[in-house]
Amino acid sequence: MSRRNAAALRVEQAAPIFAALGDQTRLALVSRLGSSGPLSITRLTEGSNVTRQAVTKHLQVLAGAGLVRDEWHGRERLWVFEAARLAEARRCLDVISSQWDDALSRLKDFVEK
Amino acid sequence: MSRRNAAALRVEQAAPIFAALGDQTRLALVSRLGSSGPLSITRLTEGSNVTRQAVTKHLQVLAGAGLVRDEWHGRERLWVFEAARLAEARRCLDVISSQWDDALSRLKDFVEK
DNA sequence: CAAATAGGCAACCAATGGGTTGCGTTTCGA
DNA sequence: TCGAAACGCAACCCATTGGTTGCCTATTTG
Repeated sequence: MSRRNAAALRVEQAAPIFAALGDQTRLALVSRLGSSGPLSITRLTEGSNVTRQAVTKHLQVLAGAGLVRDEWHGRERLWVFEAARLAEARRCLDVISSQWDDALSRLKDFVEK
Repeated sequence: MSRRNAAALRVEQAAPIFAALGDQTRLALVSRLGSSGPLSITRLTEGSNVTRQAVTKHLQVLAGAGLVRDEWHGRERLWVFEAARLAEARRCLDVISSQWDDALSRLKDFVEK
């Protein structure tokens, strides 16, 4: 397999992460969990203008993408932000950006010659 | 408005960008445009296992998110990667990450005292 | 122990999304 | 000039998604 295709494959792996982040409510949840630390569902529902059930569903989507993790404490279920997973998404964007920079410098070389 | 909510609002602005990136086919298109430079629809359709029309739709979604731009040259329509827009998404992830780092150090301080 | 709190499960609904096929329009080039 | 190439528009289809409501379970706590 060519180098390009290998890189492309790795990049495409990140699609589910972006899909999970690609909803305003979910992105807000992630941001909130990231800045406030672990929170329960009811706490997260306050300040969100949707039902608790909707929040639950969103959290499950985020968990499916590996962006959050849950921890039970008695009757409370705390949701914890997973920084490592977000870092993967960052790396993906970095790869695309640097590919672009390379393409630009190749073009520059080409024009100069 | 509190500082937290202001940051949260800015973060949520990025949701449409992530939504656009949150599809394997589209992410591949972005990556390809980023590494190979501007390409036409038919060129992009080759190597993608969907119809030209499907590719067109995906490109329109990407354009709607500001991640690509189109340029007509005769009967050909070239699609160009928009690095600036991707940079916004990167900044968004950086914000969340640094918020998390802050939260961790606050927790550390708290435990030490 | 009983009430209140935190949450799960399931059914249901309307809207969106990803994909296709069919056909029309513009532009290029032999 | 006329056929082929590149693309647009529109209709259609089915699966997914975001959201709700209703009801049930488990754990606190007064």
